[in-house]
Amino acid sequence: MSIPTKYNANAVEDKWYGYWMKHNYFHSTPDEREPYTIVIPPPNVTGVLHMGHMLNNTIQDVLIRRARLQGKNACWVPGTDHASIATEAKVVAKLKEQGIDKNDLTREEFLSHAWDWTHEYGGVILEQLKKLGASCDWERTKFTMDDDMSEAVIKVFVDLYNKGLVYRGYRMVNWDPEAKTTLSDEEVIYEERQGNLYYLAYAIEGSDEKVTIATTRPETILGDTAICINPNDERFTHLRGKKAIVPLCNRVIPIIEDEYVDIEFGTGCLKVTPAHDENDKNLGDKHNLEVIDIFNADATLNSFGLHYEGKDRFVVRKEITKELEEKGFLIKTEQHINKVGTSERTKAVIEPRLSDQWFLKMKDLAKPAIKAVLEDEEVKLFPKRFNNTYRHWMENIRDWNISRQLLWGQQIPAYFYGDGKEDFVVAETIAQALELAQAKTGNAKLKVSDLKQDTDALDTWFSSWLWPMSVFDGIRNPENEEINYYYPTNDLVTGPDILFFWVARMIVAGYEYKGEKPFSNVYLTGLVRDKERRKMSKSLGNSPDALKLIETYGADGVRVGLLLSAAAGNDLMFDESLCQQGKQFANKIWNAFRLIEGWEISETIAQPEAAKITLDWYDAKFQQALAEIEDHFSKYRISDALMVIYKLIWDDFASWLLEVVKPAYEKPIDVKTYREVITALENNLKILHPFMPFLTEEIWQHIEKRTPEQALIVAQYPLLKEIDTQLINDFDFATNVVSGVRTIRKEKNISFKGTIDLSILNNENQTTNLDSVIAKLGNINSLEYVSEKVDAALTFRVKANEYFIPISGGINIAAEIEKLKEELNYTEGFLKSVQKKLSNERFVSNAPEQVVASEKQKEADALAKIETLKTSLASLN
RNA sequence: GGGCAAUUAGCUCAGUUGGUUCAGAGCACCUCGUUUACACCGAGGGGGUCGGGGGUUCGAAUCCCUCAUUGCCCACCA
Repeated sequence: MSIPTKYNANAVEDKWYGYWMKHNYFHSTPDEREPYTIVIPPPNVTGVLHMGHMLNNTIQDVLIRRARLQGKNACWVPGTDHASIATEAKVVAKLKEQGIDKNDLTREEFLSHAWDWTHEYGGVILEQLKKLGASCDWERTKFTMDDDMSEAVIKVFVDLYNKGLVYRGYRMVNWDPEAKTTLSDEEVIYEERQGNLYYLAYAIEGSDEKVTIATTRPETILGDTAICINPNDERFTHLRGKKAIVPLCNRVIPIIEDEYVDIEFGTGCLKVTPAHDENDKNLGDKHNLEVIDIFNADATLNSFGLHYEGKDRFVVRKEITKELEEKGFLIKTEQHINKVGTSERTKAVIEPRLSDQWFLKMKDLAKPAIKAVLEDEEVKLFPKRFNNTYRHWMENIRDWNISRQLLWGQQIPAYFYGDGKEDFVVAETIAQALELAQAKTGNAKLKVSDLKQDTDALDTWFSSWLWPMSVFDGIRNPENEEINYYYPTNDLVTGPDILFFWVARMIVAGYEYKGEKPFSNVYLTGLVRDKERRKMSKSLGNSPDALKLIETYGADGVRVGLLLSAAAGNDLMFDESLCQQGKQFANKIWNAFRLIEGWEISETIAQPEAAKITLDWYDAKFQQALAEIEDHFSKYRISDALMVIYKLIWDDFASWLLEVVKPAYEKPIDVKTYREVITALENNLKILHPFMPFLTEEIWQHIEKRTPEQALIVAQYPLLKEIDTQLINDFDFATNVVSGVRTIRKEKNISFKGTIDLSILNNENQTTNLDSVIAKLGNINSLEYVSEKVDAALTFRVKANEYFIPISGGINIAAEIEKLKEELNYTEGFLKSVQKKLSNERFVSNAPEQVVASEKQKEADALAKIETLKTSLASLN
């Protein structure tokens, strides 16, 4: 036998990936077949493959390969995302290393560096996906900053502006002082942090009196423009209409009254800083307060910060606390836990900041998307419980801040012709903008050089929300053949962390721009954690190197490892030993194939009875498994589907079928059995292929020489037939008998090598057509039916049947009696509980007929068995 | 502070509208086995009062109440 005993994944994976690519199996063009489409959740262009990618791309590949085998026109569109803030941060950092400051560069120069970076590192992650076996249509690879993609984004922005849905507003937004940009609400992560509550005394103008306020942010007192009390708070009625003096800067500020203030909290007295807190801003608007912004863009203090100018807010907090204490303004400090917003990307603490930004009104846009998921179920979320989260978010949706103070992204197509807030026009091109501006101002002399484009870029998600449409050019060219064929797509596989960022917005965009859902099913995978349930992260160093895993266990092994641990929708605890299990499974199949491959075939010998019936039985088991797999897939229980195949191949195929049909040592196998076993193996390969593409293709091509049209990747998936459940039940009985024989052999130390005799007292009227199977697997010399008990034999029972294995040396009667008594005792107890149930009138009258019947059957079985046991005991005594 | 989900064998999880199998799987564990595909193997085996406490029912892992623990999402309380 020339085939190695161990399957060597590394040696074959590149070969088959290259073969598949060469024959263009991944490529799809519209035709008369039913389409099956997945768009990849585009990873960051400069990212590297991590476990989360491995999981969701494996699942996508399983789905796409299965669809391909089922004869659908399978199209998986890959691509990457420009990830403005993350990529820009990386480019800025790299430039800094080279001694270049971003601020010294023009927009064009910076973008040129960013493109260089993108071209250098971009697509690395896509190459890594190939190692995993991802069968994406690489000819369709898209990037969210490709010219056509950007054009679509701009077109949509202009359209939404013209519809009155995009507007520019001076608002309190989330400011990331590190990236120096605003963020949408969704990009802010709130964390609980231990902080302090500082009690500060403010002097009252024209008196010796003081008022104490509580704040968590003492450094912002320099931006205070009022003190607020609750009008119902009797403690402070004497302060009405008076003024307070801000410590250190000695600004005189009014004391205002508003029921917003919580009497119970702190001192019941609130300092108001409209520039640095959203609530304070609301109060400020209501009471016409001055707004004093004391921060620079990087959250250091500006000239309002007095001698703290230029220092970071957190440094100032410490220093100013000390100064306040020294000067007697600090009354006391309490520990206090507060929620701090941090940037999803840079982890910097977010500052509320007032500025001009672009917003998209979401409320009306969200309506069809809410209906589609929650009422019509046009889009189904798996697991379904995410419907609740989706509902909550969509029904309380706020306007989306879509502008970013970044360069890397689509520049907002708004053109200013003057300094006024309204002195701008929005258009797809500068030429159109000029026309609009001339018309708007009535000034025909306005030139292109008079227009200044808004320097902000759009939020990355403002391009990715169009992804399922724009990859088929469905925005620019809404009735083209491709979009009409592939859209709506079928399944979307992604993590729940971007349900709002991306999934919900794609549904919104789909209805707005195509009048139709973007996809039918959304499978939300769990987060990949380590064995100890910790999130995988670079800083913890608990994230395994994806490519190294593939090298060690093979892509198939890793895929199986990931899928086995991925119960639908739950977080998964990744354990490398599961990849080991995957690898061992590959090896098991490989060796099953080696066995079959090594047989010598005889055209002349007849098919043994045992082989014939076991092949029929395997066929039935296969059908049963096929139905279960179907069911699991319909519920996106990929892990369960794989486990069904795992057990089918390992237990039913290898342990039972192959053991039965296996010819005796150095004997040939009959050709009929051989061919049927090959067919069974091929069917196994077909259903396993989506999960383990490389191994299955390798064996498939080893079985016989195939033309490119006959490759496994494009083979025909087995069709469901009727299941012979009777045969499955009968075989099951036979396996119990075989197990009985094996148990006896083991207990009595009878070697498995030597043959034994078996006599059967057939009280069950068990069919005898499986006797050949029992004889083969029990290594039985003579199998005969008897009408009376056999003396001097070891016994066991299956249901009411009694089996005798005569032995020469004499048996330990006491031990046999003991065994029988134990079994009798147990069966009688069981009978008693069944009879108790049956004698309960309410049970018999209330329970369904079928349930009562089965209880009666149990009773009859138990009675028969007790009878057998009793007679046996009697004969031994 | 509000909402959602989970809690079943050592681990990770199934258990569909309460009722065919005195609660299942995979892995792990224990015993035996150099059997002519595979020790990355084979055969056999042990292991759970279904988070605690109530309740409904002839019957509850499954339905209801309550408590506890954990996770996730949302929320402007200084």
